[in-house]
Amino acid sequence: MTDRAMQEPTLLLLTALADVPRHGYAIAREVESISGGRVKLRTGTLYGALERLLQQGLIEVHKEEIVDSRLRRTYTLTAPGRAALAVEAERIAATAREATRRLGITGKAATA
Amino acid sequence: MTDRAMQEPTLLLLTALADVPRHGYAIAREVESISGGRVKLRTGTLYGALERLLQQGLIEVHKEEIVDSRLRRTYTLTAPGRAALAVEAERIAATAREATRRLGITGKAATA
DNA sequence: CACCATATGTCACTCACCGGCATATGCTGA
DNA sequence: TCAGCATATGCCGGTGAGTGACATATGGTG
Repeated sequence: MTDRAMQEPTLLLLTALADVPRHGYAIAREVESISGGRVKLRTGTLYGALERLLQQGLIEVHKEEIVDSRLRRTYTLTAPGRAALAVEAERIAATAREATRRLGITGKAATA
Repeated sequence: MTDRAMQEPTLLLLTALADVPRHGYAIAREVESISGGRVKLRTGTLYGALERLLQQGLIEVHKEEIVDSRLRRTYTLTAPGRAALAVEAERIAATAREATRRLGITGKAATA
C-alpha cells in the first residue's frame, strides 16, 4: 500500500461528504460547487474513488433506496474517514502556509 | 489535460525553491525538512519533476558549477513558477478551509 | 576499508485520474 | 414528437506523476 498523499479530486470528494451524506451524482455537483467550478469529477474518477474509499473504510454506504426504479446509494464518512480528512486538511494547510511564507520572504524585494 | 492539480511532492519541491535557489539533493533534504520528515523525495520523482518543471517553465537553472569534478546545477523559481505556486497554495488552502469547516458543522442542518 | 552522506541520473512499474462510452428515466422546448 | 438535457450509475483503455530499485562517483568517518 503506497501511502501516497491524497489528490485533489479525492480530497474534495471526502469534503463533499463531510457535512451530509450524498449519492454519487450529488457528490460530483457538490465538488464542482466547492471548487468554484474548477474541478468536475468525471464519472470514472467518481465511482472508482467511491469503490476505493469504501474498501479503505473511509466512507460507507449510508442508505440504499429505489428512485425511479433505479438504485440510489448514498454515502457517508466513517469515523476513520473524518479523521483522515482532518489530518489531510491540516497537512495541506501547513504546506500552503509554508509556501506562502517562503514566497513572501523571497530574499529579494520582499514586503512592499 | 496538463491542467491536473499539482501533487504534494511537486508542491513541496517548488516550496523548497521559494526562498533560495537549491540543487537537487538540497531540494530533497529541504522537502523532508519542510514536511517534518513525512515526505522523502525519491530520486526518480526528484529528477523527473525537475525535468518536467523546467520544460513547463516553472523553474530554471540558476547556476552550474563543478564541485568535486562533478556538475552541480542549482535551480530557481521563474516568475510563472512563483505565480503558479501562489495560485496552488491558495487553492489548497481554500480546500483545507472548506474541509475543516464542514467537519465542524457535522451533518446538522445543512443543504440536503 | 567498509560504510554512509553527498550527489545525479535511468527505468520498469503502479495506480489515481481522465475521457469516452453505455444505459436508463424524466422533463422541457422547438 | 422527439431531440436534447439533467439526473444517475457504471465500465474500460490510456496517461502521467510518483515509486522503488539500480547505477555511478566522491569525500569523510569509524
